[in-house]
Amino acid sequence: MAVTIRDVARTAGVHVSTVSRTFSAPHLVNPETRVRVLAVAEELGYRPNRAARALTTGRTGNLGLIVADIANPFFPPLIKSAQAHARERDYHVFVADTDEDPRVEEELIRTFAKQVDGLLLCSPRLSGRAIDRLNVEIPFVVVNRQVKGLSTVLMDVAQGARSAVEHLLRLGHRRIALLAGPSSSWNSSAIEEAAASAALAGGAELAVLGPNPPTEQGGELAAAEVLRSGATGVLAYNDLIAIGLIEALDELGVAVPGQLSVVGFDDIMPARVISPKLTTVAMPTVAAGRAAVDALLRLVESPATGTTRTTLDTSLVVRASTAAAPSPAVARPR
Amino acid sequence: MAVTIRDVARTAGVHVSTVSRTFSAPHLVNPETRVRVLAVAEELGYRPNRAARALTTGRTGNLGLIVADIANPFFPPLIKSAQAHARERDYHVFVADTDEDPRVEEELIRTFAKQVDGLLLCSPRLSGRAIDRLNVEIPFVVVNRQVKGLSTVLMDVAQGARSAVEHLLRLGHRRIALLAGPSSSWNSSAIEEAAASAALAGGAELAVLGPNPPTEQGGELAAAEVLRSGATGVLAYNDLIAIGLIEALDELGVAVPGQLSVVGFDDIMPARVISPKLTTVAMPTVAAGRAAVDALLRLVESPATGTTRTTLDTSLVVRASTAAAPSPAVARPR
DNA sequence: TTGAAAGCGCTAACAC
DNA sequence: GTGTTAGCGCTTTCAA
Repeated sequence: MAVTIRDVARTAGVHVSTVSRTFSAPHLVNPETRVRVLAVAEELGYRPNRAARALTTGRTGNLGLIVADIANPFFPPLIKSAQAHARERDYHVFVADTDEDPRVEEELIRTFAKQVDGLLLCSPRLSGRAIDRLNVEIPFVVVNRQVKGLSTVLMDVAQGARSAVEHLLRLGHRRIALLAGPSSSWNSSAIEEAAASAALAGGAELAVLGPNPPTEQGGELAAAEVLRSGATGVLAYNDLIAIGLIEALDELGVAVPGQLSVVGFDDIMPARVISPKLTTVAMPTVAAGRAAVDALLRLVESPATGTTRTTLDTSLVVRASTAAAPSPAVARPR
Repeated sequence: MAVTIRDVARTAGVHVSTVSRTFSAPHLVNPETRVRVLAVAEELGYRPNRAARALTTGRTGNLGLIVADIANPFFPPLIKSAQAHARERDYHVFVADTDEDPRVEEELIRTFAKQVDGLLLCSPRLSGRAIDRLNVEIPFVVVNRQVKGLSTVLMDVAQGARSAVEHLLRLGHRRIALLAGPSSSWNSSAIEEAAASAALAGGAELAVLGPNPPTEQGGELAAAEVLRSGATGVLAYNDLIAIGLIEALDELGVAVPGQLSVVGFDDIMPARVISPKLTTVAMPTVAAGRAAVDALLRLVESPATGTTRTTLDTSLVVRASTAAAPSPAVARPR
């Protein structure tokens, strides 16, 4: 067994409570004693057992971060940003992946509940009711989803969707397809709504296709349907879908952006690398990671303060996957 | 405070130990009592506190997974595979990222030490000595690095490097540059050694360039040096470096594979998507995640059995970033 | 400023 | 088959 507070106390010739105080309330202990205790602790390689500490204090110094899919390049920057920011505040963050499965998500929340002080839920697939129910056990901050009564960090996807649609409109597209994400995704609904109203305002049609799995494969499988829809411009729920679509289109010999313009969401790395480079709505993932940790720590450290809501701006990055609509549409009488 | 074993005991009219047994040794309790206890537990929403349990049993049911960089697409598949496999064995896995910083790595190991039963160290940047020292506190399985005395899971990068070099040799390349990874990377040394001997055997020169950060930027920054080296073929430590290099080369107007052939390592998603599609050595990350969990659980559950070593095969995936060396080299007298 | 002692939620002998 | 009890490593009153 590792070295405990008892070992330190014994060899330093003090009581355990003194050792404890040396670490958790140094100002309450005589400087000389403190120095001696610290020296012994150092020598023995003593490290306070956070789990045991948590048992009495109810505080672990850990945060949990649950994401839908760690393999989606959208998440890692957010995770890293959260970890770095938490570390500055002397917290550690443990990450887990739900595989887009609400049941796994619930189980993870329960497992984390006793081992961390608070939880960051990124793109949760759980129902609002389930979230509320679980929230009594542990503080949450929800990212990428609006849940009333909870602290949330949102990225303004509605604004992003509007910009994307307007961009397509400006290029002369009059029939636009939206490749929706999972039906449990709050962002997907927000995108759909905003895209629909922007299309309407611009006198264009919006065909909503989906739900689609938020993966490359989701995009590949949707290619045929996109073609069938007669759209000249496509807005995809995320870059993974957009990339899968572009690859499938390439197989089918459909030129992007010549015959079909494609816009994604997220601005993940492969989006910059694919050919044609993807026009996409960049998400402020790094800022979101920071904001989420801030909000959570506020909740954890001063529960009295209420919940917070943060909405971060998104911005359209125009690259090479969008171009003027093919002539028939452009030439259409006004 | 959440519901504890005491609450369940009280409302079920039994002693806490009976409740405890209901969960940890059900066969020792009268079926009727068990049913009643379970019912009450369910109703009250009781969940055993794993941290408290760990205090007495020394077992948490959690595993830790530490990676150098969660944002490197190489890791997520390994992480997912480990999580899924651990879940089958009724363990949870918590992930943390070291940002390639050995100090952070050490701190994370210490933090994890008391909260998990064992640790998966993926591509650790710590010295072998430090790893040994920390290992007394908690069982390790090391992935992507050979550490004697410890259980390891290796991917056969030497074989991969050999295949890659031979592939370039067959295409007529006689001057090959190797973009090395971080000097603390065990794999990088292994690749270098294997590539050197394969090049030698094939009568080609190998110029080792680096160390380079294992990132896109690392590749971008190395482009000038690659050009200066006069190499016609490049083997990069990983796909990120290869991709960064290709992008920089594109900026500089150097044709890939026309003027320069590029091979990467890992086979991450963007490698399939970049143009030209990247020739690369595929790493068995999914198998590695499984194997690592198996090895760790063996260590955790029956410490008596010794350590294990697993080496998994890699395979060269030939795509479009490699082609015959430009004519001067090809035409060179034999 | 320090020691003594109770207790956090749970398990594991040991009795009954 | 179930209750009793003594901790696991630590913090936190309360006294001294």
